Amino acid sequence: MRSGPVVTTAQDLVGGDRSVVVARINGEIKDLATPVTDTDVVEPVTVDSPEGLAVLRHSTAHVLAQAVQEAFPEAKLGIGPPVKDGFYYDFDVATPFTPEDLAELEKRMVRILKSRQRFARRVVTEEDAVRELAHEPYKLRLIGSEGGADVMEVGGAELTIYDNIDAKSGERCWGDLCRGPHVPDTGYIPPNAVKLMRTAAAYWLGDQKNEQLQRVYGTAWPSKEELRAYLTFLEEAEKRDHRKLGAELDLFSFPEEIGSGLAVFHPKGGVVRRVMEDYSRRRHEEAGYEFVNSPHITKGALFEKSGHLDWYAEGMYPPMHLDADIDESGNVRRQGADYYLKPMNCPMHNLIFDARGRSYRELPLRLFEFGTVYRYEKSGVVQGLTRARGFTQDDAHIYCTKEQMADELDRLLTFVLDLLRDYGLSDFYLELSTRDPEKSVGTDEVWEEATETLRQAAERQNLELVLDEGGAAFYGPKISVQAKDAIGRTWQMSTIQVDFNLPERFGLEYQAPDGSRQRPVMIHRALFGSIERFFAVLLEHYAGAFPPWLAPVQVVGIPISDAHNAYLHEVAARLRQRGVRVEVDTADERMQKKIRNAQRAKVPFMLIAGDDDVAAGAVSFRYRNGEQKNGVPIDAAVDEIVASIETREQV
RNA sequence: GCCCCUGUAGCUCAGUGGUAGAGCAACCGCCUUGUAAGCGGUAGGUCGUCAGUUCAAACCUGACCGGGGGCUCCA
Repeated sequence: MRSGPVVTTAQDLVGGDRSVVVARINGEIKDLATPVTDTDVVEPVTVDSPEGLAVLRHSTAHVLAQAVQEAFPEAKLGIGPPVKDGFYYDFDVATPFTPEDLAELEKRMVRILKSRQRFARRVVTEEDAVRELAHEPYKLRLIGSEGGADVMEVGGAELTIYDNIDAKSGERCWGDLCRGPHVPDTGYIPPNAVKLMRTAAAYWLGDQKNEQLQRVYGTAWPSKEELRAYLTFLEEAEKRDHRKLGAELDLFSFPEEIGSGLAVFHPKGGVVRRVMEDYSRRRHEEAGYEFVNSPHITKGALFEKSGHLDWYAEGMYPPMHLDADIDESGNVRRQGADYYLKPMNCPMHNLIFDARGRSYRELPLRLFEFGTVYRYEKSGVVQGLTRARGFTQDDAHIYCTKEQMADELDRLLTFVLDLLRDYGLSDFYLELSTRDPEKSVGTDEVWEEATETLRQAAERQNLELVLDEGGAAFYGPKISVQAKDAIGRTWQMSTIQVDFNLPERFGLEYQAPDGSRQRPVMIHRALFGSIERFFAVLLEHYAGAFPPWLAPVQVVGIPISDAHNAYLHEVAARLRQRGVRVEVDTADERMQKKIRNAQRAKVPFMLIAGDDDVAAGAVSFRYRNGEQKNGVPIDAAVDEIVASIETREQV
């Protein structure tokens, strides 16, 4: 950090190194060409920093737009901000871009990058901007402040246009309404670290009522190596895709005959799921939960009472109308009723709470259910197990007194995190969603208290806490647990949500020690969110190689020749007695092939037996990682496998 | 719901208007084997569905049904 002399630019002060792409001047990110005075505080911002990288990508988006307008002069510009891992730019074009177009655009971009065009900032008046951008209808709408001040192109008090100036001729090649800042020239963007990824449609300013534009997604990095690392990461993510692994490992499928977003679990997936559920059940029992069951379908009146039909109807399957009785002349003899598939379990649980009078002595009352719910997701958003139309929540509703709330939330959060850790996730952060004053029920005081209680519970976990200001649902604040998986992606897992609305709507009450009737506090919580989704997350986290306790097949016995089949069947019987899921591969194949098959099925333990092992009363291990351990006595082998399962270790 | 892409054997994929192909998997044999594919054979598809164009459609057109990528929303 330095202070500079008069009549100089940020570039002069801190721009010596080409990794410096912009400067932070008195705390604000500005172009390096910005003049500074000796009272300004000027700091370099390098391309390695999040801000610097965003600038690099934003500038790359401009280069894309320039290339598009070269190739398609009729294309109208939308907006082009940096986003996670890259950037996009939206265009209004008569025909959508093809993959060939992308290849062509990339070539043009490289040419622009290599020509080292200077990004030159120019302040314009609104009238000038309107005149200059007469042929860019969307930009005009931005100037007219449609979309608000947070749009990338316009900001602050003044309008600016960035001109791209050719390094040699000094002529203006292109320009775009933009608040900047930008890298000094296109030479700062390594041509071999830029790639156009895909095209997609997007509504102008994200609003379905607006025009649909063609979006081009691209990525840009400080170096070729970083681009390559990113592409490798994408490949890795693709290999782990649960839809692909689900088919390969024969875990589940989505039969077209059943319908979009509705999965069936095959025997192998069924085992994993059962083990996940069994363990969760046990832990819930130990933690004082009581198990309930409720039907999948209910009369509409229940969802009128809960309010779901008011604010959630379009997320629900349409009703079926039952029990109406109409005579020949069309007179209604009996009024029918609409039945809905349930999109949530909470109304049912409230009915259980309300089934009889409740005492303060029963609280906290923790009702738990693996409740299968159905949501009519729009056809464009259904995606594998992570976004299905039918799924099973590990859903609990906790009814407690206001006084118990703090303690309960604290325990709950600890319980949730401990359980997630048992499934092998270890890297978490928490997100606290607070009140949106525009749409919420309940008094300021209860919101304040509940939010503060949640915050304290969160802070006690010593995890990073991110604030999601105004992100809560209308009925109460919430904490969500975000988990990072093995390749660093974050998934929203558990949510803990305080609800001020439903106890009111259902008129829930308990009788207090003084004989008065009080309204309980209600806490919704799902730990896995949905079992199917959690299944998918674990599948991707482990890349299909589940730890032994979850693996569908834990051990495969592989005979050297079929003379050893009987011996391995005996070993398998011993394992099975200890509860191990074991198979013996007696197919008419060579053992090398059986090893390959077991390896591809990601079985944790292979037990191989030939003459030597039989003679010694032993087996030989081949582990999933390819290591081997020969001549292990049967008892020791069984103990080792059982111990590995019981400790829930990964191997 | 909207836009683009896509649908050929259980899986991965060839096949651009003239009688449907490969590898793996499956099934049947042969081989009897020490840590990721032994050899041979057999069977398997109304080319997502329905309509249309054509002498002729897996191939061209349309609608519908799946799937993928986005927009929006969420677990």
